[in-house]
Amino acid sequence: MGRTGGTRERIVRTSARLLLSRSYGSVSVDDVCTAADVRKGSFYHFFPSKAELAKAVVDLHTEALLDRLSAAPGASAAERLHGVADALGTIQTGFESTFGRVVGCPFGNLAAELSTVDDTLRDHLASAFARWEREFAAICHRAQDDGVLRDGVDPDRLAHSLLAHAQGQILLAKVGGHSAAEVAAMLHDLIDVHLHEGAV
Amino acid sequence: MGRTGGTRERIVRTSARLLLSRSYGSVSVDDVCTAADVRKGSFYHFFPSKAELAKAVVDLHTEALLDRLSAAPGASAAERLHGVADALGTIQTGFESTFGRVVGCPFGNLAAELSTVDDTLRDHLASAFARWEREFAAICHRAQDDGVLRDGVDPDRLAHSLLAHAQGQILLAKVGGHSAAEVAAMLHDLIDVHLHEGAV
DNA sequence: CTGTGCGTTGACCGACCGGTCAACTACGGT
DNA sequence: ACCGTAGTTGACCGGTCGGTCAACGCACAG
Repeated sequence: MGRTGGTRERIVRTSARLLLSRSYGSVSVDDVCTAADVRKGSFYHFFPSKAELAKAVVDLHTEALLDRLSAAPGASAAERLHGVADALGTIQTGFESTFGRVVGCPFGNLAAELSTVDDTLRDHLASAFARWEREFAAICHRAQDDGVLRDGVDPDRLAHSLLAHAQGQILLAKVGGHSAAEVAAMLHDLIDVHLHEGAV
Repeated sequence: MGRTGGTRERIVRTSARLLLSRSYGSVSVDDVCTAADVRKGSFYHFFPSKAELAKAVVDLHTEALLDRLSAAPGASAAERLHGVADALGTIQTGFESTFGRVVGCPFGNLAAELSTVDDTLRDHLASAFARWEREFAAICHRAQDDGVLRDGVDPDRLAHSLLAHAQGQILLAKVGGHSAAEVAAMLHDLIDVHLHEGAV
């Protein structure tokens, strides 16, 4: 079947890198083709449009993120909760060392730029976020079952908060030039205030 | 002095609207000129570049936001803290009714799209965010002085968290199609978990 | 050996992009 | 009455954008 030189994958991975280092609007199809050493006709053989490429990039990151989340260790639910913060921190640290600074969240960047512009892309991103959130929510529910959540804290809302907080912290780090480590620290703080004292 | 037909202001206000409803990359200078009924030469009489226009739009929103924050009522620091959430909620509700949905934060949208692309714009946005954060921090410190902050909660970090949370919640609402009211509710929740039980 | 179809190539396209410019208008100061 | 100047106008520009296309290479099935 789809076995040749792996051109499509090369395009997607190259695009992922370019989109992180700049933005959707400032990365042209020509840029992608040059960086991936692919001719434009080939590009349009695999992707009907630039927007579809963006969706493929979203899928790539989604897969990578979910893999990393499910691989996160932690015996107790509280540990797993902090493991989420660690996982996000690790990802951001990776981007930081690749690009020399925090460059934002691949999902958040595209969501901010394009969700008012392209409805199908917004849907795509919304379902990617929903998968994140479901993953988080499962852990939050386990935390509640373990009784480590403070009274009155709703696990579903906590999951949503965690996601929002991550997005916001990453965005602020990107614009303010803060480090990925600070982002992770703030996420750990957020988790801690939702847990009973002495939990973990 | 600068008294004519108020062309410059019309350009900025029109751009603010267009940028919110779409994105920087998808709004052309021609779009702005058409919507503002201004010829392109006039545009470039007032702005040396499209990027400078974006900065002017940022300044417009900054002024509006700071006005609204300082006008927020609330006798106690805890009330003022919730007043911040209300103010942000009100602004988002306004956008929601203007555009028919949550369209994101004017600062956050531009920050996500352009802070890896244009350094001067990133600086501009960073200092705008810094002003927000200072405003928030002042209120958080007052809250600490009043003893309503939970033990171990650092007011400066809380201010940063509040800002991040607002950005994240607004972004998620934009992509997920949630309402401004839900955003505000989540912000109130965040504030509450940082306050002693029974405060307010 | 030949047909079939995926992948590739490079030339090509019209639209639109951000930005420029010289000429013109209108008004306030003298 | 004159001038300087802020503002306005519309034509113009080179470059780049996303996207198209006909022709070609080439592996594999028959």
